[in-house]
Amino acid sequence: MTYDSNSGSKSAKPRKKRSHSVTLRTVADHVKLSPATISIVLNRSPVAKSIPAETQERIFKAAKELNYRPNYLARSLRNQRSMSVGVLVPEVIGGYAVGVLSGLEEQLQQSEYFYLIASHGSRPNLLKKYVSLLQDRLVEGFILIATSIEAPLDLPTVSVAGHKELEGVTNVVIDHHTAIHSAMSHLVELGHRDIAFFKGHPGSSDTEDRWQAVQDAATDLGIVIHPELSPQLSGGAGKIFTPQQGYEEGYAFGRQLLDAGRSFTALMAFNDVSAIGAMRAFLDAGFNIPDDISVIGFDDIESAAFHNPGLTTIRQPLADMGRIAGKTLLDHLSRHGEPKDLVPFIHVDPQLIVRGTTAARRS
Amino acid sequence: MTYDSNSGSKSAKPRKKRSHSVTLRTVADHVKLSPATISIVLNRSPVAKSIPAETQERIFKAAKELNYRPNYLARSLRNQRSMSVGVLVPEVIGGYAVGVLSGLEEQLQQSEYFYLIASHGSRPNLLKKYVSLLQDRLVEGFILIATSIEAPLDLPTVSVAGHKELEGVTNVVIDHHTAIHSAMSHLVELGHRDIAFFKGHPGSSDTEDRWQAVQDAATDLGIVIHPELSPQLSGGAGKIFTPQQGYEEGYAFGRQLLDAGRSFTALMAFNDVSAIGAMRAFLDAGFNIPDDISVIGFDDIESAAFHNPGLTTIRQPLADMGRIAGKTLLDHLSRHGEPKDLVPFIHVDPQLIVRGTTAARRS
DNA sequence: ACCGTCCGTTAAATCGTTTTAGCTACATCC
DNA sequence: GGATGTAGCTAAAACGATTTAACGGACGGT
Repeated sequence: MTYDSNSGSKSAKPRKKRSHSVTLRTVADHVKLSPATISIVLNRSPVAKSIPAETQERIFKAAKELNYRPNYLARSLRNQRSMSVGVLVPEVIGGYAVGVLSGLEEQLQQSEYFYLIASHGSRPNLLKKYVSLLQDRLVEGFILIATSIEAPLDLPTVSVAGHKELEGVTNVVIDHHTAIHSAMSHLVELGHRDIAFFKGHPGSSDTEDRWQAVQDAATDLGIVIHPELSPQLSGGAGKIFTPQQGYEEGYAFGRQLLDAGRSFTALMAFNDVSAIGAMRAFLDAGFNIPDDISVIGFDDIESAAFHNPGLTTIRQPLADMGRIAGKTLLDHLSRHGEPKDLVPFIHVDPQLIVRGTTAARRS
Repeated sequence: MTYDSNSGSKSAKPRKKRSHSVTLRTVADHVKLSPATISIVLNRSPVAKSIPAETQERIFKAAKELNYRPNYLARSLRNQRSMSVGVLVPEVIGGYAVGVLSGLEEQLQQSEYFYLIASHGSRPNLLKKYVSLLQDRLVEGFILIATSIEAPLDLPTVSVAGHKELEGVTNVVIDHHTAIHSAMSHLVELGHRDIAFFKGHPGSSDTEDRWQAVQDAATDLGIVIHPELSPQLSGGAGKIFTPQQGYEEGYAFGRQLLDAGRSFTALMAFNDVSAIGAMRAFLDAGFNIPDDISVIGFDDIESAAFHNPGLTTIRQPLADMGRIAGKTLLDHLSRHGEPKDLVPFIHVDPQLIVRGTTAARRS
């Protein structure tokens, strides 16, 4: 029995089902060249310029015919490039993170990169663990969504709605001042003077900036902020926090506002979810929205428009932010992860979406 | 214990920042053994039984001290195991897929596995491309979410809400008959006889089963289904379909029902999103919910409870389904991906959640 | 004294690429 | 004619782990 390599042997070959036993060597044998040459040609390495076009043709053809697909692991091992990025989110559930994810996803699809997600439930030790695990997987960079870290990771990092300015980390953030100012102007124009606020959770990356913006806008517009009308949401404080709980927290704090003993005609919530929860509390207490109380949310989550009445809110272009984050990271990686030349901030514009939950103050 | 081995050189070493230059060899040198031995011990290979406990101690200690972390790529290349699974979803956005994802995520966190997501926007060629790309990355199995394939992939596969029974694919599905029957009984008990339905999109994996269940329940309960009150949602037919569009489609079809010329007192929608859209249409047309028209959704998406009034719906335990899918796949993989001994179906129980959008038919 | 068996350990092959250094012919130049 | 160059290709060394076959020594049995 002769093994005349790739002879058109008559015997029915058992056509191996091995997903990918066709390696560089296979192709090499097929065209009677060495794996090195194949690799050089297929990768269009500069060295390939000294290889005649005709030979290159042969190689490309053979590769195609044999359906050669480079082994990802081998290649990555050799190149020390995993073609993956790590994404850290508080949780995969609902709202914010998912909006950003979808933009990110769209952006990465254009590239050769895949992403690995890990959700840390806002627990620092879990976060640390996942950073480490992802680094073990040799991710080339990180995208952080609503996740704050204390020290820069030693990989290129782009953070969406992260709150600290860290050496070598790009933050994609909305301009809270613009956002809040436009919303509060809207309320003031409608005649509201007694406005309640929900402050964000202590751990949330946007909380501080947003609250500062509220204070600035208030001074600017001549509005007085009453502490008893400005409760701070707890956000589960490091525990896993589902949107469901977010609604419920909004409800509880809405109820609390009614009991606060100081009247108000408008609420600016920290996010849509808490706004919707609070609205529910107001409705249950017999108030009419927007006639008795106007409500403004923040985020413009998918269902906001379909509430009854439609929620006036500040839209964060979440998907855009995801896209920008992805693009920024990929650009950086393709520029060969040069030093920490990442710009510290990228601002995106919020937009006030006026729907049915805001109306003129009743006399 | 002497430190002579790794040169107690006087010069201050520049302490390399190399993320992981500490390899098996490093550890081996440190304890003056060979990499082979280290590997055997660290992996608790059976061969290790002939290595004295004391030596093993030394090795473990050294590994810990040096903070040795096995190189994922090298290990995977050698073992031909990537410790990753591929997840295919129509899109990362909103509702269904994300609910399942969060359960899946939770399950995989327990394991050493990570997952790679690809969203195919219901386009068959994109789907094919991603299957192929993920296979190149040597994923060990697939999770499909609301994604139907024609032929079994040649990797263990668990499908959530996939519609076909395929050799070697486990389908995690809810029991549509139970679900629909309980919902329709609810309506019938409230006195409704003229019920409108939204049929799912042609491409959707649940559409057929669900519609069959509706027909069965109708016969069982003595209800007549009127074709003019049973439009089929389009679902974007292969284009990317956002929840936003889902609401709008619900609105349009709700409007259409009102114009159909046949009166009805209840609507059973295909999902919450279309239910909410339709409700909006009914409200806009001056109808009261639930007094004039009762509405039942399907899924129990996060915001369902917080609509006004709260949406009566059938809860799909999405997160559970994700968990189950993950567990099933991991179990299978750990059983060493034996032949196609995957069970074809796993049923999970739906639950009717009665809220404010259903009420007794008015006289 | 010889054979077989454990014990403790390791050399070396392997996984599939990429890359560097270099080899063979042949042409060119002084 | 010898030095130099170039075109076309390849051998071999990485990358870092796992695994198999085997080795030297001790020990027990006949």
